[in-house]
Amino acid sequence: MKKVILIDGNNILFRSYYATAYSGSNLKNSKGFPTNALYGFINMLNKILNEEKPEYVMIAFDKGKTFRHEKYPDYKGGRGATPEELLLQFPVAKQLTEAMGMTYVETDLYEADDIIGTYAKRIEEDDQFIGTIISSDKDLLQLISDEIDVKLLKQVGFVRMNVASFRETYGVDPIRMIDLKALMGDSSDNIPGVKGIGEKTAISLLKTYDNVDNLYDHIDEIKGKVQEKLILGKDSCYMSKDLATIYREVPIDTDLEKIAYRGIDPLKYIALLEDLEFYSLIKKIDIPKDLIQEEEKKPEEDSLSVQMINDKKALEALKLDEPFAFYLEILGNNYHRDKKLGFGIYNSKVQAFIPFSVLASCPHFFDTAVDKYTYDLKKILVPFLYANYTINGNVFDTMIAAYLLNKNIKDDVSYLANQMHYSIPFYEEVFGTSNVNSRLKEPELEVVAQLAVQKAKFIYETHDSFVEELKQEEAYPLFEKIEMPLTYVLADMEYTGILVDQPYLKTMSEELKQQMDAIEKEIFTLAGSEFNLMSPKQLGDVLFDQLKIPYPKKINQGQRYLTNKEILEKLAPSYPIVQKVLEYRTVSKLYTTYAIGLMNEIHADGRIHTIYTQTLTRTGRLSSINPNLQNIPVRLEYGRLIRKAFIPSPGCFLLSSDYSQIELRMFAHMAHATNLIEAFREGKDIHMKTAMDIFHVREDQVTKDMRRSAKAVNFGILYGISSFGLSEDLGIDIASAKNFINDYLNTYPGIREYMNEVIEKAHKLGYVKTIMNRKRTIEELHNKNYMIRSQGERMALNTPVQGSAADLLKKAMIEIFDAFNEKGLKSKMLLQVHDELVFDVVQEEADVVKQIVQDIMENTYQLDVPLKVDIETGSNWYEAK
DNA sequence: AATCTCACG
DNA sequence: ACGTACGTGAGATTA
Repeated sequence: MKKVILIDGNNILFRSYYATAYSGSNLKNSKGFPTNALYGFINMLNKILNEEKPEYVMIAFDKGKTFRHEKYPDYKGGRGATPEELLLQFPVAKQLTEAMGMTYVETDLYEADDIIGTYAKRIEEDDQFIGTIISSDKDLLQLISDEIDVKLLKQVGFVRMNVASFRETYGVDPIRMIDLKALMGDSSDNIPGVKGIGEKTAISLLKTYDNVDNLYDHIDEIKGKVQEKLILGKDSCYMSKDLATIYREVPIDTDLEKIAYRGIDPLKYIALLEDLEFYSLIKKIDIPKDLIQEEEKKPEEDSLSVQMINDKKALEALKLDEPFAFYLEILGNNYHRDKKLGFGIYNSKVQAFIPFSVLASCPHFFDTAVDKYTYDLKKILVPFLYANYTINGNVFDTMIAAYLLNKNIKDDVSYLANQMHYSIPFYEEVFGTSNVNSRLKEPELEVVAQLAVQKAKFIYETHDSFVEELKQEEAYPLFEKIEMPLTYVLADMEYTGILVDQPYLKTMSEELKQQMDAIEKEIFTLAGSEFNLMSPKQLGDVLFDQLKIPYPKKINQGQRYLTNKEILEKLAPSYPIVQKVLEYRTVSKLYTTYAIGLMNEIHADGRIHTIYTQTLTRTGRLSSINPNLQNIPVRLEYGRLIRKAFIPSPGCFLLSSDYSQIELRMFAHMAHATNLIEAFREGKDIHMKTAMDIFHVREDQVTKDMRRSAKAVNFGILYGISSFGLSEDLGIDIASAKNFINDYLNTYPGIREYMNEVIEKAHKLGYVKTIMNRKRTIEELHNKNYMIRSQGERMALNTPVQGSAADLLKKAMIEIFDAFNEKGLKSKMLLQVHDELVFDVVQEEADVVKQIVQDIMENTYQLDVPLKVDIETGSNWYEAK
């Protein structure tokens, strides 16, 4: 039997378009041609080829108007016009299918569905073939037969439907899909069906009468309202049936040999991918050996003549007396420990490479007043602190500029450069990837030099345009006064690191391990079998299949059981084993991620040196990696004990200062919410005050529950509240949640108007801004999918709040850093956790540090509400919190 | 490499 | 009728 794959090309392309529109990435190539749908389209086709290994493939496309439109002008009127950006991608998609060795079919007057139906019929008539249809459109399920199955694409994965599984799901034969639609309609295709008949009724009717004709023949057997509706909707029913029926006699040549899969045409395929700038996909192609030579001569950047600086003499002879770009190449992504290779230097006069170690002979080489440009300055500053090299003059960081301009950036400069007409090899191409099996490879120094200088050249040549764009966007002050100075602060914090009590972590990890073993044993006894507790799949099987614990949520078709906290907590009171699983999860999280995880990150100096990512979040917050020190447990006492491992340097104590309710204060300020501002000015417990206001009670009448609800609403406001979200959070029904929100908005006038304004403006402009003019573009706002658009609106509401708070904290950090330096203090800022700063404070400096920190944090930026900072101290982070 | 789960603000 | 809170990172399993 030969296998034929029939693909709904329109469907795949549509899905890909909306899938990437969701991620907010507005993929275009450097010429501005949209490519987002094509990226997903290619991946999907490759996946299909891999999974199905077909001998024959046909991809069907729609072509303009169809006979259905002529017969029923309203058909598919429910769908909006296809976006221009997607339309443009169709012709390329067709070229791609050919280049990939597949055949596409389209014809006037008929839809992709009909073409597929016609081919399916052809396959059924010939017992040498079997077929699989691929689409996410359930309409096609009517084509299922003994010879044809359907791979129904889902948001995640797929479900394969054949005659048996269709019957199991719907209780009727696949061909009855048509009758089903005739009765229940399909809003997405504008098929009316019979008014008042839904899925349930339709299925039960068909179970008795099999099809619509037979149903109307026995119409007098049916009782009551349903009969009435059926009689009234008879015409609509038959029209719907007509609309829902896929036409299987399309006049096209269905010779299957003509759709034989031919394998890719590498040259054509690569040419198309290069045009689209899908370089990552090019790398994945298995190219026959004899073609590799051809492929190698892709347009690389001309090789530069690089001067190699090998010793002190050569370095001293190198004159950098006008602005230059420099880029430090490191073997790995952790500049604390990985090998620093050297600097590529570029300006109109110099193209040179300085090995990092050569700089030791002249540690102040960069200590000049000349302007310097680089990409990822912090990656230079931190190694300089370790090596005692110095640097001076204005430094421009292209990575930060690109970040503020909402460019698509990565660690690797090449990623940005290749989007801007440059062609510089990706980091991976030169150094490989590091994982458990393989380490990075260190190429010849000449290769590194060539690469680093090319990067420097890119940085040099694009500097002016980045400056100009920053100014145009009015983001230059944010760049110059906040982000660039902050880089130096962060570098210092990372270099300083925080001291960790390793023996404490060791003891803790041993205790945790013992507990894990004990709990695991108990669980195995309760379960009556042994399995991998960390596998959600196996756990789900054991709990819900073997032990037959009723699954508390409806299970998504084709998906497996979720075993997350929310679900397990529902079951824990009734099932001791579930309780134990939850305990195991808690303990093992502490063990692996924190106790063991943190121990592995302790450097030779006994300290942990995290890396703050300054250019990652969409809101302007920092993030922390290797390890993440912004998610150390605190909410539960048990996990909080981890914080005892973070200790001060000798002669010091830890000081933690955190803002109280900074985001809510920021919101009150931005929304000009007078009552809320007043509440903050009174300085009371804000959630308590909110509870008093929305429930109209005195302070002594506020119950725990009332305060909890008020707190949830306050948080909800920050996230772009929805009644559903609030109801989930509070465990109440949506109607009550809606009431809460209404009461809240009535209590604090101005907020409703503010939120509407923000959303309206965001829609108009496509972006939102923070108090310091940080801009976030939100593609989702223009999405026609309600869910995605709403998500965009919530981002639009949340980002100014979260982002402005982040701006403010950054400003405070810079001022504190400067104040410490100015006063010559030895105390150090160590950590930033979004609204909290942690310091290593020298005993003698206790008072002055406390005062500086509090004063700066509370006054760095004037809001209409006071800012409040809580300061605590201790001999570890547990105590200082 | 993607998914699930869970830690934080 | 949709199927949702905003922003992160890490570890283990699965594929």
